[in-house]
Amino acid sequence: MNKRTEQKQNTRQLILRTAKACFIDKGFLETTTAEIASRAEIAHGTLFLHFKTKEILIVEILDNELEQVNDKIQTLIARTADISSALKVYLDFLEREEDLFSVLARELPFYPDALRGKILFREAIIRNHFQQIIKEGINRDELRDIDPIQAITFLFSTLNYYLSMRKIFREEQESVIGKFRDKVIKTFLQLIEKG
Amino acid sequence: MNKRTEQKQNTRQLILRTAKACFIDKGFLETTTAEIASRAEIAHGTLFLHFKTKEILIVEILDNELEQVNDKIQTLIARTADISSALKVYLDFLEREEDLFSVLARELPFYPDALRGKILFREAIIRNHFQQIIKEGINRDELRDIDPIQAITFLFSTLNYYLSMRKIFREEQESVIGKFRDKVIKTFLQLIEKG
DNA sequence: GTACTCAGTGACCATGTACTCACTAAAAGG
DNA sequence: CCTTTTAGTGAGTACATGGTCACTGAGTAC
Repeated sequence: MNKRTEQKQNTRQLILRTAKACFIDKGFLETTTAEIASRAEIAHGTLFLHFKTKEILIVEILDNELEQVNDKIQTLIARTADISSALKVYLDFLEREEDLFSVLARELPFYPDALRGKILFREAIIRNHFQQIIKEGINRDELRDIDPIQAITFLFSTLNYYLSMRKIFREEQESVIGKFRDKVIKTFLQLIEKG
Repeated sequence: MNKRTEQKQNTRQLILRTAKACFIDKGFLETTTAEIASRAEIAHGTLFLHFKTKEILIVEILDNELEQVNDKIQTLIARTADISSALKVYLDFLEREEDLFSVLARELPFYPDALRGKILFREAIIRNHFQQIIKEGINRDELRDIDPIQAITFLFSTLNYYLSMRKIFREEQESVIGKFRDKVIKTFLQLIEKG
């Protein structure tokens, strides 16, 4: 690769890194292209040389992120066959990626259909994994006879709620997921476990 | 009252009515002042004669709405001492006002602090009513020994989720709350009831 | 060494939107 | 009546923001 294309790749990566940082700070909707350019210390026009529109930039970043999410989910699915440990692994994951997921939780209803679809599709895979575990538990008569879909909706909605209201719930730089994880796990287990 | 002030009041009410309709259609954030003026068939400038800023207009409308919400809640609280009927009354209420509440569910994280605070305060009153009923149920040993706050958070988060994702979940002009009410009630009762 | 290529630049443009203000005309007042 | 007041008007302003384009200068090819 010659000097020129190498430099071009560097700039492209710089834009991606900087944009991701901006988006995590302020959300996709409220970050401006001028802001990204300024923070990356490049000209405003340079950004559009690499990404024709702001949306294309957002989609590329989210695709990258969701790809990594997908990998972690595969691990999660492979390793966890009981709810309790699956829950723990998933909440650990959410807590680590909380900066990004709280943005998604808030902004999801405002994204263009295609983008929202992608995000919901990833979520559906995780939901489905949990549902399967619960179904099997019910079949083995180890869990209560509840609707797995509804149970999972309760769980995911609650996590979504904490994430979207993050700025209200968390003090300082603490994690909302960390703050509520024990209570959420406990109540959710009460919902599905017998006795 | 003379002709002038009477006409002024009429215009003011016209703006309030029209703005409310616009906000319900497109949300507070995406409705423009020009749109409201055009739909009300008044000059753009007239709007600012009656409401100094868009935010003041929004706050006035939401205060009106929340006031009515408050009245209905008082009735709800007065009439319902058991969860099952309180739930039904509340979901009926949500279903009737779904147009407005789905906007609030989506946009809440983006409102200025004071406005969001007002909305959450009203919600807190309702949550608190439910929590009291559950606490009493637990004390009388009629309900399971769960954390009332967490149980209510599960319920409200789920309703919030359905409302904010309304455009995905509902087909045609049907109500999301109507669509999911039975399942939500059933699962919630399983969470809190014994057996 | 010379001509060509293209990443990068930043002033500029188009658009959208909240808000203003000089003006108009109808109503109020004496 | 004639003057004053004021609801209403709508062109205009200020600003934000996504996106463009003629130009520059370092790198590449010959």
